[in-house]
Amino acid sequence: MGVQGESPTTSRGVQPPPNLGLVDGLVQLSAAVQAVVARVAAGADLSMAQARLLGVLRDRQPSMAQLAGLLELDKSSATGLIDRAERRGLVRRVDVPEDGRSFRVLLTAKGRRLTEELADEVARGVAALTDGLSEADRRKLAHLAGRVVVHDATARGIDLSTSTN
Amino acid sequence: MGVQGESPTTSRGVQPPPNLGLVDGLVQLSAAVQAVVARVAAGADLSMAQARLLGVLRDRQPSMAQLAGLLELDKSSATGLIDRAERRGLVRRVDVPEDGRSFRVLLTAKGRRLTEELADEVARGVAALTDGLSEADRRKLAHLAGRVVVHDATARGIDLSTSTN
DNA sequence: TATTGTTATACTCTATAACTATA
DNA sequence: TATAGTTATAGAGTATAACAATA
Repeated sequence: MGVQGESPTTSRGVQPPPNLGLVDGLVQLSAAVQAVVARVAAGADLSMAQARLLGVLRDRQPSMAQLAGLLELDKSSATGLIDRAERRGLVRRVDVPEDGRSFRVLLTAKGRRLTEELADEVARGVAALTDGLSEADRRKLAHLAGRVVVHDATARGIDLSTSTN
Repeated sequence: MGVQGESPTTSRGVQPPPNLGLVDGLVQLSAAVQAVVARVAAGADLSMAQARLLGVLRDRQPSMAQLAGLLELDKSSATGLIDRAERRGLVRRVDVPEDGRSFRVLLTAKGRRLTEELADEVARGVAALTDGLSEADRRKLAHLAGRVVVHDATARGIDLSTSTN
């Protein structure tokens, strides 16, 4: 819900609207950012799932189980995702000597090139969203977004300082 | 990309970082909002696609073609989506007298109840994201998000005042 | 026995192409 | 002919359950 242009809190008319503009604004802002990512991914003929995978592998070489955790997928879903990415030459499975059952997933050179390209495009696209803001407002928005993200991460017990595991 | 907790612009070290914090902040904020929606949808045993459908139908009774346009799907994809939603008793196809080929899609009573429930939960969840902010900061964030959304909509030629068509 | 990862299976979601019915 | 919608088909993405190999 609220992923298109609709307004999840509109037209309820219950109380003195508490954070009506806030919720709508955040939902629609989120949709706009997602749209940028989706467009960039589609431009490289990638699904959102594959794009997310590349993003996660940008600074990690996780095991399948860790990868599934990072993407919040079942391990069997991760198997399929990696199979398809491997077929496209974007990632590799590399044996880990310590454990004969496990291996690490990492980007190939081709995968890394593509990942950096996409990251650049996403950065440009997202930055372009704020074209209409003054530099001061952009700073303010960055600050507020950062605080929300940190607060949320803390609230759900995620340590942000440990992103490169 | 950037849909998880990663940082699409981190560790490039090219220039005096322009909007590094801004882009990362927005991408991660977007991910947090999407996660709220996804959690709420999953709680009602709905896919994101079905949740988006309900959101779009909240204040519209579009034709299939219009619906496909709103969801940015192929018309055949819309057919399947509506088929499944109809099977679950959430939406109905209603003949339009003026054109024997066409009809309108609308929420059933059950679908509307569920939609309003989900909208409430999403609103609460998204509002909770900003728990850590002062009231003044929440207002500021709402204002900035709104400006970005309007600017983006304008940039891609969308009229925001016509959401209830 | 427990863990790591894959396979088998079944759905949902999506697009392309071909089709039907109506305009 | 053109438009509205469906059907046929194919592939990606996802989950559950059962499995094999290793620890």
